Amino acid sequence: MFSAPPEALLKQWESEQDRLRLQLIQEDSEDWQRRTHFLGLERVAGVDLSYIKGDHVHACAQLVVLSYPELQVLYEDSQMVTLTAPYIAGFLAFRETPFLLDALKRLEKNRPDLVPQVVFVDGNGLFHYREFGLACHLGVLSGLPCVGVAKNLLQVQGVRKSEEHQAQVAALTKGGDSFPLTAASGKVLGKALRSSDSSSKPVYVSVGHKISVDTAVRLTHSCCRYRIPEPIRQLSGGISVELDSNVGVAEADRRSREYLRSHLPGART
DNA sequence: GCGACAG
DNA sequence: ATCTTGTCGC
Repeated sequence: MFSAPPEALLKQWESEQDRLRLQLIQEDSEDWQRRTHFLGLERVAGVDLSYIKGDHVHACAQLVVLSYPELQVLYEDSQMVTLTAPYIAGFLAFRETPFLLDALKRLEKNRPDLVPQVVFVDGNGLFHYREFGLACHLGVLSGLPCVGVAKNLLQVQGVRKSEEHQAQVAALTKGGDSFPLTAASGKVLGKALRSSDSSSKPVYVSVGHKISVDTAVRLTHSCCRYRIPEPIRQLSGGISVELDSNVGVAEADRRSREYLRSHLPGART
């Protein structure tokens, strides 16, 4: 298990997000993004970490690359990993990014011809407490265009599940319909998208990196056969790996302490 | 006590 | 995230 991170570490994480945000590109930067039918787009990827029921120590980092627009699987990678950070709302990237980057590096090394032109991330991008969610974090560190797709509405920066919001959701009548998620500041942090005709519950799309909100929404819709975009849905299979429960608590505890120590010079654990 | 809480 | 079966509707 992980103990609650010291306040100092959260502050450090916040400044890390502030620092990386300076490199964020919230506009379309690729030619295919501006073309009709995204002509020139041939490979889209999805990444995710799936967790195991009673195991708070291990997870499976997955990466899948699909052809576009066919959405056929071209590449799959699953790797069991040992977690180093706990889940803290607003800091998901510090838990998942290292392993997702590793997966992208393996792809680059083994199949450079299959490196994706855009990556769908299971989580938010700009739609975040400090406008720098997992999709932004992975985007900046990888340099790849990224789109954040969350299954649940995060109530941040004035965005609420109000009557008004419920009404807007009800007004999404067909696949592709969307409405903006606007912060108190007036900035559009993302959009709620009805991803297919047959799913009434929207998904929440936001800019990760090197793509505009509108393009992210159009692209997401074009990758949806069901509610969840295929690149992410393809990862759902989960893991069929059984682990010895003996690798255990002691080792996990050691690792987490080591992690906190290395990130907090001088701190006692 | 109650509601929030990406994964 | 994950634990889990059935059930209602097209």
